[in-house]
Amino acid sequence: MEQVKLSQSLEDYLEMVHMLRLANGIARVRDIAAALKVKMPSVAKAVIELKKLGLVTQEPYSGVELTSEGALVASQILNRHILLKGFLIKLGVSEAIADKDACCMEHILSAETLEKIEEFVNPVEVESSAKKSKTAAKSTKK
Amino acid sequence: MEQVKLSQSLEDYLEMVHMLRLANGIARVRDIAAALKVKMPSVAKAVIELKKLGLVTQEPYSGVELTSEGALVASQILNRHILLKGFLIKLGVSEAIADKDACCMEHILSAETLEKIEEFVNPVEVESSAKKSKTAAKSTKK
DNA sequence: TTCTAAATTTAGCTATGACTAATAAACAAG
DNA sequence: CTTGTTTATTAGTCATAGCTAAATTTAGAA
Repeated sequence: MEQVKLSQSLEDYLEMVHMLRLANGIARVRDIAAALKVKMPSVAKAVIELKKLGLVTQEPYSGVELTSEGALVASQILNRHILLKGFLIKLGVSEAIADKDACCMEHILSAETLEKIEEFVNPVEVESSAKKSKTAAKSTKK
Repeated sequence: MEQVKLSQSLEDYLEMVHMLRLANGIARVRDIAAALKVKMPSVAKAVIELKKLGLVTQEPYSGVELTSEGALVASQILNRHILLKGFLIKLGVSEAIADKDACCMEHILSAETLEKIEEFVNPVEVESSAKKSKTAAKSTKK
């Protein structure tokens, strides 16, 4: 468990591979480029880096796959994204802007801040009056 | 009002010039470097860029001064920093981490998100029952 | 006043991450 | 099966932003 430290840019590429695979079953260079609004050669270079780090695999001229470690890291990033987007929406930010800003924030916030945001979005149920517990089930993890 | 678009890095340098001038009356290259944890040549280069943009002035081998536009931009950045730090502290984040994370967030968040955070930190008083208005005075601006 | 130490600047190197242009492979159609 | 389009890669450029090493200037101490 050596915990690779990715640049913001590489985190974005890895996350997008994950999202496209969830959405389409395959992550093509062309689609990654379109989604991130960069050109294909930028994607190709990023994929080379992610391969060096052991996070993705790719046979030449075909889609990008995640290694098991890559899938783990990618889903951590995606979870942060989802958490932050929901948080911003809860503050009243519009969905499009929430998505965009979550995308920036997901790479930079410290664990402590993420934890506090998690607590804000999913408040722990107070034991004294735990009646209408709609979201209480998932807060028993940590 | 051409609204210069600064990189995150240049925003950090400009903000630090402002903070050091507030704290010490003078912003020396040495102190900017120490505060931002970079080396002095990095500061020298940034100052050259900020001079090109008309945000700072500096006579050779002495402290960095802000132009009036530089002072304006710097205080906008500093205000965002203060807002975000207060926001994170309100969420329960420790001061040191709040300061660090505010420093990243201040460069990337959209106007809309900053607005909603502002509303969260400084809620508008509801007219119907405006009794104990501790923070109501300052919310009449917008 | 002269000399030394600290501060600043310059020169030049490196890494990251974008781009364009050109090349190569895959695939679909005729 | 060959040809043309789409997709991917490679090669090479540029900008940003950091660094070290070396030169320069300022300023304080002997």
